[in-house]
Amino acid sequence: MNSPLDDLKARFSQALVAALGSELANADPLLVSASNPKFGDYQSNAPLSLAKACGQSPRAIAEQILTQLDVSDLCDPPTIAGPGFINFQLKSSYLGSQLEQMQADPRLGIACVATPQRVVVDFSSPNIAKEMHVGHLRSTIIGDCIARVLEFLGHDVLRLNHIGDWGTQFGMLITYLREVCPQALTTSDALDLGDLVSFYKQAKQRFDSDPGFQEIARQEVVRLQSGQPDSLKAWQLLCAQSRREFQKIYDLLDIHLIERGESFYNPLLSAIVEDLTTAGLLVEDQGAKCVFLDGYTNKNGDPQPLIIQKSDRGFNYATTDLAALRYRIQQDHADRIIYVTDAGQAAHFAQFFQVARRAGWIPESVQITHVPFGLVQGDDGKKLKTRSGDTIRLQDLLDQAIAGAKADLETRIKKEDRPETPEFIDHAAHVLGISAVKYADLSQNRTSNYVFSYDKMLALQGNTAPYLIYAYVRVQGIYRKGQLTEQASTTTQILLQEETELVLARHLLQLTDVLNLVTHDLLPNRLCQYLFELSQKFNQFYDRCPVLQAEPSQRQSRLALCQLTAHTLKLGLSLLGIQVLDRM
RNA sequence: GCGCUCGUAGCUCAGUGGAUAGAGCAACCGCCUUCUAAGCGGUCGGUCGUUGGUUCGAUCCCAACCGGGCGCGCCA
Repeated sequence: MNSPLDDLKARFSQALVAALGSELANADPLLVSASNPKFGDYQSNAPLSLAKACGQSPRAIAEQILTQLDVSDLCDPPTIAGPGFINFQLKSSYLGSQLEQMQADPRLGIACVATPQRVVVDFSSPNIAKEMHVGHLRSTIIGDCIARVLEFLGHDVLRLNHIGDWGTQFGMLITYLREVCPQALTTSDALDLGDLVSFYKQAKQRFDSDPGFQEIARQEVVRLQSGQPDSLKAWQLLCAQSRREFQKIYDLLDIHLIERGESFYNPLLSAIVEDLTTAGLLVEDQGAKCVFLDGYTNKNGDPQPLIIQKSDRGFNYATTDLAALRYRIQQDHADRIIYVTDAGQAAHFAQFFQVARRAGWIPESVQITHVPFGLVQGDDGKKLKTRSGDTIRLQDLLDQAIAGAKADLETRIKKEDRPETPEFIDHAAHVLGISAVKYADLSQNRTSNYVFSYDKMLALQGNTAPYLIYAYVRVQGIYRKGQLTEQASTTTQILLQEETELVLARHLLQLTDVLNLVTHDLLPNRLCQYLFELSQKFNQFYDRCPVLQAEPSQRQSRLALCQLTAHTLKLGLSLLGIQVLDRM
């Protein structure tokens, strides 16, 4: 099903060619939502931009386009306004019939893409022996949202958790644990993750200050990489321990992804060195094997290398990332690869992308994208820490959000003297708390830094998840009150009379445009904005238009609008990874 | 020093090469005998960091500068 914008664009492009010639077949109709409701629903800016090339005034061009443009089934006669805008006002009969089509479709009229792609979304990626913190929150929920949208549109998505399960940190951790807690290296669950994290910190401190320890830790890395059984066993135990803890968070957040950590690519690293050597890109410098980068200089102004193999023969994450990139193209047959990490890694991605390109590993047909997101900051504008200077655990953050939602809910229930079961309260608090956290994050522009505040996250008014869920709850309330069940895919004739009905109807028909935008820009906040506006428009409709008390034909039509709104909210929120509630 | 990024209402942030730049929060004023008022309506609030340039038209593109954040050889 086409959105009104799709329909208009198609007609407009035809008219453009008919009026001004076939060389404009690919010209952008510049059709956008009207800048002001008084101008109608959509406007074309094309006449203004074509004026110079055509040697005519914008208004003259607009007139010629209009003589060729037949949109009488879609909108009122278009008008030329101002310097040469063409304004379009959709007909309510057209809006009604579009909504009727939407009602009959479980996908709400949103088509799958014609050519599905194999898409790798690389996100979350915590590190073994460290706890997940707020930094992982953004990657996890933004990545999940992007994956959900792509999946819904019919793409074949591989959600990969590129966890940090390999590298020098294991040398120092195992070495340290041999000293202070050897049973952790031979027995399952000898430690909990919290202990493991503090041991990790102590090991790091020791590593940084004790050269002897450093040397033993390096040897331990070699033992591990060469597959010594006791080292391998210890490594596996540490990974299993961490994995269980990560899974608790993923369960809480309703996130599903496939673990394929850095260690997976270990056997492929030496081939990277060989192939870069063959390609003539690898240069030995100060004992390390490097590729010198185009367009990057270090602090001294000298060309900057990307280190592929360290002077101690060890590999860096750049090497792993190159191996992973090749694997995803050659073995996973990815058409598009999306990396969701903090913006601080932008240079790293640009750099290893450059090396991969120069090595000829990225076919023209494959699109690789770093999707950066801003820092999580405290009130002071610095990277978020606890009062004592530690990182905030993601588990604690989520628990606190749920507790906050529960407190709000209980206050309200008490005030309204409602009888509610503990099960109801716990479930609603869970959904509201987790949703609030996710929505607060997703509704920000991804690239901006993100000021973290419990108050803000848990606020239950304004542009928040609870506001959107409440709009959904209101529809369910109407159904309960009217003792109605949802009409399963039946088509009701939709009559749009009140202004709030028309406004709601126009908005409902724009979801497909928004989703197309999101797959292109990978900016979840655009979907949030759409859903927030939908909730506002629904609430205005709800305020102005009685549903259950309306005349029969109007009542059916309004019920259908309610149902379409609820379905759109539920679908849209599900693409954000957010659940709905029937009551709250 | 170099690079990336951000700078929009008191606060938090959307937004776009096009007509008069938008929300939310906060403040103030209204609206519950009527589908959950976690709502709706209204008022107040702006030299879109500064200065130039490109353009018929710039908050948006380009340059310089100012300010915040982040990054820059063997961590990831």
